[in-house]
Amino acid sequence: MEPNDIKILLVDDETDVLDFMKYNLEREGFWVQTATNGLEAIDVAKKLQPHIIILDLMMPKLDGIETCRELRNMPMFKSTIIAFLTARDEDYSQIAGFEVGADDYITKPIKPRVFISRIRALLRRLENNDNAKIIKAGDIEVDRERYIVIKNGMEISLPRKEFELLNLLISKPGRVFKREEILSKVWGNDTIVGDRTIDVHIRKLREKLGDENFKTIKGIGYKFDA
Amino acid sequence: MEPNDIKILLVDDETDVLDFMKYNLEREGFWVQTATNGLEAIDVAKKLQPHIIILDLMMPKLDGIETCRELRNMPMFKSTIIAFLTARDEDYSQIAGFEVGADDYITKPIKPRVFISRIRALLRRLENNDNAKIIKAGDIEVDRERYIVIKNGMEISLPRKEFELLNLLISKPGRVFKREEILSKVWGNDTIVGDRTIDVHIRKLREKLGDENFKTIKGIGYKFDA
DNA sequence: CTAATGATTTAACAGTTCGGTAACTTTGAG
DNA sequence: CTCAAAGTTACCGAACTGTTAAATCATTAG
Repeated sequence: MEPNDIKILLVDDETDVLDFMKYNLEREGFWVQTATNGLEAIDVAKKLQPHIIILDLMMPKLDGIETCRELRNMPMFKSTIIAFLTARDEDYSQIAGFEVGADDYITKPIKPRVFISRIRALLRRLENNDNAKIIKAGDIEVDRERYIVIKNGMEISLPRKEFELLNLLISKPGRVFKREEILSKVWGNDTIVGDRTIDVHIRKLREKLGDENFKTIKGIGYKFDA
Repeated sequence: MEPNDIKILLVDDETDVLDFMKYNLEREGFWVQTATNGLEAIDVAKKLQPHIIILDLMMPKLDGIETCRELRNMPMFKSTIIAFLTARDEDYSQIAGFEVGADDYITKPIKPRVFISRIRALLRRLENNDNAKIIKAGDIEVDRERYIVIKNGMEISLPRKEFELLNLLISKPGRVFKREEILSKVWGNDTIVGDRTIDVHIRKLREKLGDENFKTIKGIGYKFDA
């Protein structure tokens, strides 16, 4: 999962802390939203469906512990990663923090590098969860984790190169991939193969998954269309 | 799991810190062993098979990071909880810490109540992992605690490596495990074994538990399917 | 400590599938 | 209409996996 796809919700009543964190996370390519109290946080969270929520402990309206408890009560946030921000000397609050379902807590003040590193550690935990890597387009479904393709409910297993080629094309339906690009992404930059190799593989995909989905752009390359 | 059943290994070169932690943990009923450097820690860990290992970062012989890395390389400690002890101002080390597979870090100095609470939080994580002591998939049941497999009500006992391989594959039915991944998770990152080793073990599993459950994805790896 | 037993790995070979090419045909953009 | 680009097909060598037996390693009972 690329930083680009990751949504993070920061919640703190001190806007300078928010700005500091936001700046650092955005520089890494994360998509960041903020809220300044618990109630607002819950609102935003429902809309944004963030992957990670960072909650300050001390906040007006609804404190971090309570906010966390509320979030955890919604099935929607059952597996969202929630971490607490805490000042160094209020560490007794950690006790309640873990009990309420927090995944981690982060001590303020924190250096940017450490902060980012912590976020990445949390992210790794998220990725370990079963975020099934399944792509659907039209009546075709590609399951990268199981290495199978499903068409009309039928399981089709493809050889490696065919699977990788399909996987590339279907990753952006409608977008045209230049022959050159296909070669470098599926075959690798260094391998040298003949002119007809791609064609042959495309043909096999057409054979197995239906002609209509694979369109040729003569002189350029191929695209997958639903 | 009662405190009484929990084995904790504390590793620090300052004996007064060790004593402090040991005293507090034992008062709660944990079974505590100590070591004063990384090498000793690995030795003791192998014998004790602790549930939790607390490593100081700064140590003679082998520092915390390295010790952790070594431990994580042994399949035996794959799911052991490892936490780092760190002084407040050396927090840059957290970066390496998480990357090397640490589950948490604890800042020194720490109050007894907070310390115990952290340990309990870690423990909760352990119980969650271990809770799935019995995994069922299709007509096969794996009892991780007793090292036993049940198929159609029949108890089948597998040798260790076969069991671990099955255990890995069945932990996510349907998901494909790359050969590389299988090697690192069952055999450990450093061990070097021949090409056919995995195949042979797969064959034995097929022999004992039925061909149909173990599918080969050529060029990639294997998966368990119910 | 030793032998015996069983587990694990290696080695060698067989079998299969995959991937790539060659040679030829067809297509479609200009 | 032309002809470079793409489609098609059959085929062969390479890459992988399966299978077996034998060698090595580890563990345990005696």
